[in-house]
Amino acid sequence: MYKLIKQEGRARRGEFSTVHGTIQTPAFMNVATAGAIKGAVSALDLKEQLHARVQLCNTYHLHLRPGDETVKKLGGIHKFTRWDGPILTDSGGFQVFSLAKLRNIKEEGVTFASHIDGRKIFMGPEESMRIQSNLGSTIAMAFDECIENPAEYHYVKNSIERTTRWLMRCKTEMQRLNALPDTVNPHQLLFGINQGGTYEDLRIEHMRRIREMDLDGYAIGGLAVGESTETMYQIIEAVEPEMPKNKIRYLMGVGTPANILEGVRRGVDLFDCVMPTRNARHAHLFTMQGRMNLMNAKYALDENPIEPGCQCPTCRNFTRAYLHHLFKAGEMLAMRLAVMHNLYFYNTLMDKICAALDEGKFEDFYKEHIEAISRRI
RNA sequence: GUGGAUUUAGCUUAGUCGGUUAAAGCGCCAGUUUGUGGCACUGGAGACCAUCGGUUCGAAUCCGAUAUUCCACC
Repeated sequence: MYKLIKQEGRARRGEFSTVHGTIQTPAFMNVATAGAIKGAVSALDLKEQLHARVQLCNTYHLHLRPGDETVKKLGGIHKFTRWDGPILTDSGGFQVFSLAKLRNIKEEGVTFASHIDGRKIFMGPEESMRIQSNLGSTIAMAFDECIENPAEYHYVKNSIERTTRWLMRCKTEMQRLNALPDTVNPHQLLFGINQGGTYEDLRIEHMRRIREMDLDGYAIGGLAVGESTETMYQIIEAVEPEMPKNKIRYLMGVGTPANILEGVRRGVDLFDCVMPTRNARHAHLFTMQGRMNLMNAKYALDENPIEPGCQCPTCRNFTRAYLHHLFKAGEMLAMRLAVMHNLYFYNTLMDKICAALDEGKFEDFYKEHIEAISRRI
């Protein structure tokens, strides 16, 4: 249940309460696709050191390995990964998009080839809900089609109509599953996903359709898939007024620190992105002063921490020079230390945004940091 | 000492019958990464082709000498 605490312009400070705890929003969700943060970071690191509020796992990946039935037998995704806070599971809809070459979309669902062994997988709204129910996540995402960009108008129109029908099936199936006696999490929540490509009228039309279904939250999907950031911001601005004020809003897969500031400013409450983890694995670090590539030769003798003043476990203990060396040498520790810094950075960025909203100074915070935060240093 | 082989980018190598600006991997220097198909992708710099001489319109390529490293034999 979402509670709006304070508003500044369109930016919202809120609380989202779940059976696994209350999420202070705006919040960033830490991506643990297969039940683990890539880069050798555990749920305990997330909880004890990285200021994480929410973990995100993926339905498709966990369905293939170890299997959602297995996770259920082991007591659900919370017990399995040892993360006791809120967990959102992505529906597998995005994999339809990212595995586009191998897919076959029909009204019932999608057939596509496993990325592990190539075997044919079928997933539709009911399958996705059953898997997510077996995982026992806090929040399940609706099974949608993430449309490619660019896409023809008539294709997008047909697709969002199908996504709407799929959403109704998701809701029906989730209600049935939550009522079963052996359900892992009988209070599992369901978020709907807005689609419509880059067509504002289709975005608005679709949002109006799905808000009628009275879901637990609403996501904007299908953005940051190749369109310009300006286009992305325009779509958010067009859709946001159509989103219920008393429900949490989630911008899927976004984004850079600047994208997050811009998103909050446009009324978004929840974000997730692989960028802090993926970029960290390639020595790309984020700071309030800008982003840096630790592989660059200029850091070889630099005894500063990644970000002076940063209280993350990496910055409190190690120098840029040491991390530079670890990356050059291909040491696993380089990834772990870099991922920890980037996640700490993203999570504490959200802490700072929440604090600024609490004080009614978000706009000042935005103006102070929006330029520097995306600069290349 | 004799015979054979070797020498091309920092490293390991490719280079056809002599024919445009000598190619690749690694390394180096940068850039990219947005609901993750985990060590990725893109670009850049870098070579007097061991040296000297010869043949030829033209030589990394053919010939000679010298040097180099390795192998075998005495």
